[in-house]
Amino acid sequence: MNQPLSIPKGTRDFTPEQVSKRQYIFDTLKRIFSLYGFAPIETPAMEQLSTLLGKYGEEGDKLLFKVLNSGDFIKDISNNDWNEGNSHKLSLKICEKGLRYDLTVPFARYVVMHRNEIVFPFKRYQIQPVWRADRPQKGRYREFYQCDVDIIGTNSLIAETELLLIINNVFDALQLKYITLLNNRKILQGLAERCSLNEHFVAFTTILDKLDKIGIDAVMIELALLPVEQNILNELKNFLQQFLSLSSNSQKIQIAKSFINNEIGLKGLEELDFLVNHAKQLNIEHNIKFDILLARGLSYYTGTILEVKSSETAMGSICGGGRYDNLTGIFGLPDVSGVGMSFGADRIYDIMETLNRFPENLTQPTDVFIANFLPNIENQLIEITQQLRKNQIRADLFYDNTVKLKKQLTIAHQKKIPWVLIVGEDELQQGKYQLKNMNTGEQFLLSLTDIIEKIKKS
RNA sequence: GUGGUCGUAGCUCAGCUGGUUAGAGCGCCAGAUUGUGGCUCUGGAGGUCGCCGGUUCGAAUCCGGUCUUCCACCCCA
Repeated sequence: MNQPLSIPKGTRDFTPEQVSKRQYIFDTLKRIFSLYGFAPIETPAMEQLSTLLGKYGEEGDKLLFKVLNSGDFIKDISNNDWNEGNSHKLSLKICEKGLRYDLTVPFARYVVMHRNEIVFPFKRYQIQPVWRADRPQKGRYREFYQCDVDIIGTNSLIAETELLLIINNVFDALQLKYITLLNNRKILQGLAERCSLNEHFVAFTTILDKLDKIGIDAVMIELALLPVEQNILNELKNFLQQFLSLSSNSQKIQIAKSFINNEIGLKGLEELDFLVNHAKQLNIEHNIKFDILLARGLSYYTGTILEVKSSETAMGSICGGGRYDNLTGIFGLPDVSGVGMSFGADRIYDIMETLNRFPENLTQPTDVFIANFLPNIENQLIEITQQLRKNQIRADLFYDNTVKLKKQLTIAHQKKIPWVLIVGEDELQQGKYQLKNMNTGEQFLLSLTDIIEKIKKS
């Protein structure tokens, strides 16, 4: 009977208390998203595998959860396929669907499918779970929620600016300190071009991204393995050291301009300059840091990229995003530029939990507990309870009248319900009931109208 | 995906190099208090020592596998 039960690796159950805390985060995000003019959509948990494959780079493809075809999926497989022993290739023949890996690619698919009914620029938010077959760690789950905001159908950098404002609003509301790392894919491309490493863009940026972990010397050693001239590497090293010693965003942009000095790089730096200047005007620049090393793996980004980290804990990024000029192009709708970002609700939850930042009274869903310890008065108790509910008082009627009042009070206490209504024979005769305040222990004999008023006032 | 790590009561953990009936604190239940919770006191229940297998006269303890947790890579929210 006592079989060991379990849930899959990297997934979690949520208790009522956890759910109300998570809901608090979702509600905050929704409120702020709609404040900026975003409307919600939802998409299915599963997408066609063809929609998902190839959008997240080689690594991403490996992390997709595939959904086995229904019916007799074996009959279409040749002996060759079996004997080859290539499980990846085989999986593609028996799986047509996959669980979504993020919300951005499904959104691009949505935009293309609904292009005729969408009014551009289209601003949508979406809060739904995604699945990744990653190896779990703290703050890294196989099922987790993403909370996306995207603006599609505009090149305007005001869109990016508004994203920065949203970040500021959200983390202010949640009372978390944060830092937004800002970069631009064009700057990275310009940097690669400056080093004549256009051909090795991905490798180049991945190595750069490791700098704060392994140090500049180790980065130089790894870069030296690429086909690059040593004197260019030396120049790069000089530039990076100088860059890293600066703290002012404008100064960083200045020296980056003089070092990179090619068309694409300067374009990226101009875009970044625009954002930094606006941030300065909007008084949020102190939370923004130009980080020329920030790469972000997702291959669809083409312009601005950003990543938000908590400045109070060592959790990974809690929000990330950027501009993608041609994501819908893959699905047959070219020339639609979008920019968006994703908040990681689960990581935000973990941080708020360790820093104790949730408001106090989130987990108190019931206002009054109605004790029930006399025979044959349930009709009257149900009637009283309904009256309370009609007045928007959240009321919990106890069902089993054989349970001692003492025990019922313990239950109310454990459920953290602030009021208990005690209805005995004397009270019924008078038409007045005992209302007990569970925090102070005070007790009042009141009519139902007064009870309603008292609970509402508290 | 690679390399490590953890798993003992509802929770947090103890259990020395293998040796009788596996412990503590908190929580839970009952009573002291037959219509009054929290504090106190008294008593009580609760464990296939993650799971499967092996070594041994004997395994929570040693070994192998497996699942899970956490960590470092990788990548990311």
